[in-house]
Amino acid sequence: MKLATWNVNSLGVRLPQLLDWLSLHQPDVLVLQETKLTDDKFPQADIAAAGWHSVWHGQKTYNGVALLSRSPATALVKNIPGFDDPQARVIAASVGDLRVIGAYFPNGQAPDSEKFVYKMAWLDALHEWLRRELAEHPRLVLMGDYNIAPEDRDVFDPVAMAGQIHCTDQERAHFQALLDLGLVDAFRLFDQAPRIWSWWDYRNLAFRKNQGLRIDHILVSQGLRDQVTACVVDKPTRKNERPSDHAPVLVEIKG
DNA sequence: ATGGCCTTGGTACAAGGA
Repeated sequence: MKLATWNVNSLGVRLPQLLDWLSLHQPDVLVLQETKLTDDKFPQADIAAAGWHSVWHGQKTYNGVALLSRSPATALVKNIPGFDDPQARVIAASVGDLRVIGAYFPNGQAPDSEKFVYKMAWLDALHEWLRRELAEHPRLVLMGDYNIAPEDRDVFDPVAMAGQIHCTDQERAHFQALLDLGLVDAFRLFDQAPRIWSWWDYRNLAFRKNQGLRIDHILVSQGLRDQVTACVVDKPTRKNERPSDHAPVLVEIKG
């Protein structure tokens, strides 16, 4: 099973790149973030013609998530149950014997902002929900754009970024709290070269200089840990014409 | 360097992203 996550930064703009990517990588499951489409605009027909089922949860202009799968998704959940949220950030479903959660974590803007307060409340709600989901679904994958760089080695300039958004102790404590539930960062199950990122700013020639952050993650439950055979960032896709600022992240799970 | 880019909405430029 090949699963992947990709923040496409507008599916309206990136649909041709998505269809190319599906054809090239043939994932069993792909979750998307920042589709930026209302539900009536979701390109279900194009994706179905390419050979994937899809479920989606969108809104106008901002946010928006989707889950594409080779076999149909069931037991669909949109957003965090019990957390009243006008922002479309979460989609969860069962695909085969896997529980898959795709999430677009809040950015948070700056540690002293109202948006950071929202990010913290959202992370609290996610944590409590995940505790329940894991009890119900031992084979679970949580993947998406976390907007958190878990460690200094996930940041191109950790000195300059110290205490800044994505790198605060509070955000990192929330990431650790997810690990403490029994989730494992699939990327760190393997030897990885240094300076691998999943996002590069459009500005500053950041991609050319490889100045980025690793903020897109795939966490797997303990029940899946021993079946994970690979986890990589698809950097070449960030070089394509008219790219998203994020690269996809992929995981391979045995069986 | 308090920035540089890209996207949306809407048709000028502000807001959001990270």
